[in-house]
Amino acid sequence: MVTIGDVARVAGVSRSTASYALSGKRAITPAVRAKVLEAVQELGYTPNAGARALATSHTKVIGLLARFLEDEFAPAMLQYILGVTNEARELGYDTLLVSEEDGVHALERLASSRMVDGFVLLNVAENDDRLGVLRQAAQPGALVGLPERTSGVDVFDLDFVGTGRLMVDHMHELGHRELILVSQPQHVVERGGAYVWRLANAALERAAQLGIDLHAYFGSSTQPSIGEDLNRFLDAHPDATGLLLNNEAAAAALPSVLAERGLHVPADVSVIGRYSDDFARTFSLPFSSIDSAADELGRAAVQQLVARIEGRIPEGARNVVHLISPEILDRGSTAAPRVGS
Amino acid sequence: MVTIGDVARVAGVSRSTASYALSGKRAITPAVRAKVLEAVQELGYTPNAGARALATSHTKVIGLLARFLEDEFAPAMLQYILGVTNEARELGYDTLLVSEEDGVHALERLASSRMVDGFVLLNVAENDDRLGVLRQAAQPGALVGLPERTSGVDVFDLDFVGTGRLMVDHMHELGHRELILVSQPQHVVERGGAYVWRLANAALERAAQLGIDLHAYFGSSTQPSIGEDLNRFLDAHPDATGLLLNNEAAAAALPSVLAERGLHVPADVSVIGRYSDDFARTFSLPFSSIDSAADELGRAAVQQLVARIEGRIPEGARNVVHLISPEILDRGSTAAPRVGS
DNA sequence: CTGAAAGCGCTTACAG
DNA sequence: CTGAAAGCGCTTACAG
Repeated sequence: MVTIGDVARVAGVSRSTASYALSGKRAITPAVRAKVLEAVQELGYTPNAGARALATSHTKVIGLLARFLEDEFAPAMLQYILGVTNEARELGYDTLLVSEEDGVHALERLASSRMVDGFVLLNVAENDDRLGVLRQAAQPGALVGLPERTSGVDVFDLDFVGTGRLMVDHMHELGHRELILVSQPQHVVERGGAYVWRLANAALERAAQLGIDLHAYFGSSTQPSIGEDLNRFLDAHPDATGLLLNNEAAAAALPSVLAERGLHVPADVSVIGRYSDDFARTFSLPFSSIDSAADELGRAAVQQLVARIEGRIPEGARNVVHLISPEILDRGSTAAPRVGS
Repeated sequence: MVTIGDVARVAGVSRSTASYALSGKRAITPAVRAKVLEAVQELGYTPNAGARALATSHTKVIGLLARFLEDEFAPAMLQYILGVTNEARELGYDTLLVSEEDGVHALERLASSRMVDGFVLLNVAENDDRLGVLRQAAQPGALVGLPERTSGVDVFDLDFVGTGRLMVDHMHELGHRELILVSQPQHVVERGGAYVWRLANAALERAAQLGIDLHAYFGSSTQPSIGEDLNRFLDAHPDATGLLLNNEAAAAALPSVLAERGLHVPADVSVIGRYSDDFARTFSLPFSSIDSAADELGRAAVQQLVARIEGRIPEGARNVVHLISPEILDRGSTAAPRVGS
């Protein structure tokens, strides 16, 4: 392979001069710099990443730790991943993607071998066992997902409390007084999917304040069971006029379920969901919804992380907890409830 | 950070002895080896990845080059990605995920900086501009997706020709004589999605052999346009009794379209798709389908790549082109056409 | 079976 | 403004 020694020889300068000419870290005579650049062109020189990392203690690589919960909707993770990889690249970093089950072990491995300059953790749980290791690590970390304790890390998430409230407020303003909430499977919650109960609790609390009857359920994440779940919930609450969905599979199954029951949206029932706009368009999820903001969250986490890596954030500065405000994307699936229903 | 020098000092041996004790590349007295391992434990030593890469010319990292086409169904990519990252980890490798637009540039960057030991390319096009660079690179490469020229690379893909034939054969055996094929958007084909026309051409050819009337269309990849497309196709061919879908959005939109037209599956119309089983269950895609085999393909590509990286494949050995045979997963959406229809 | 030393390819104080 | 040299933390022939 071609090294900086080759470049130096061809350019007729020392290796240090070649290095400085390329990094611009000290003044170089224009003519000398031109010769160096010419040699680089001629030889097709690219610095060896391992050697540079060894010399500088910076790898220009970010470790991205994904986390997949059984029964959770995995494909949604891709949008966070792409937000991270694209933003990282724009800032000059590559991304090492780790998907292994044992995230703690992976984190230890990458941190102690100095393979990365920092970490982005996806799908962070309320009491995420990866956080202990992360706080001990020499590299900084940014989270997508809000844990119980946020000290020592920067946190980015959708405001799920605000999301639960917004869903209920929206239905309340239209005049609805009895609602059904379908969350992700209970199993997801048990494994640490805090956003599920955070949204549900906020919705229940707001409903209680407003005098709304809110029936909160967990639903399955796959067909045909989610279809059966939906029918069961609707049977149990024949007077409910609105549905809140925090479950992609429920949003996909609902149109058929409603059609079979002869119900129309929004004339007979109003629906509001929480899922990605991309999925809505690809998978015919025809309901007004609050977007997950996956790309935005992934990018924000990387920006903050890189700022820390590059020392652009003062040592003493407090850690960031940034929650994105929910916004309803109107697809016309909510209206005032039928009079007398 | 703790280095092998620290380990050597604590264990009371030389650095080379410490290194050999850990690598097992030469015989070490059991007692000495025990002292070294103890020191490693005590100090919490992990080799520095950059230093090791510099010394050995092996990074133990695989470069994964994703490729996203406009209008193509991006989330499906995650299943390939996870197949790759999981298999890689099981074989002792980490994965650098690159999603940038300019795949040629990314490939050049990773190859020339020696950041990775080999490459996996996803969604390879008929004449993929990344292949030229890959063939010049010092590192081996494995593809998911079949290009026109396969020399110098190992190739893994679903047999899309076989898939097109199988769809037609299956319908033919049931007695269908007029079919509609809905492919991904034309735009995907133009950007190099060869699998789309490969399946379509094979289906057309087989249909011609069997005397079947096959109407092949491109469909949009999002709602509401794909719903309009489907209605248009069905209007144009009122006597068609079977639908072949190579388009996820079409599979998601079809149930509503058929319901509105008062058509039942499979009594009035038979349907067979090509998409991932995971999506089928999450997104209520209720049709018999041929699975994409994403996980299997990603894993196979990594296995072959690692075998090459580690020199377990003889220099002169021919490159592999491995096509997975399509299999129909029966969801009961096909039957004999209604008599007299 | 073990140690001292060279070398991987960079960057960056240190001298001039 | 430039060069010679040290050092980053490993691995591995070379000697013994």
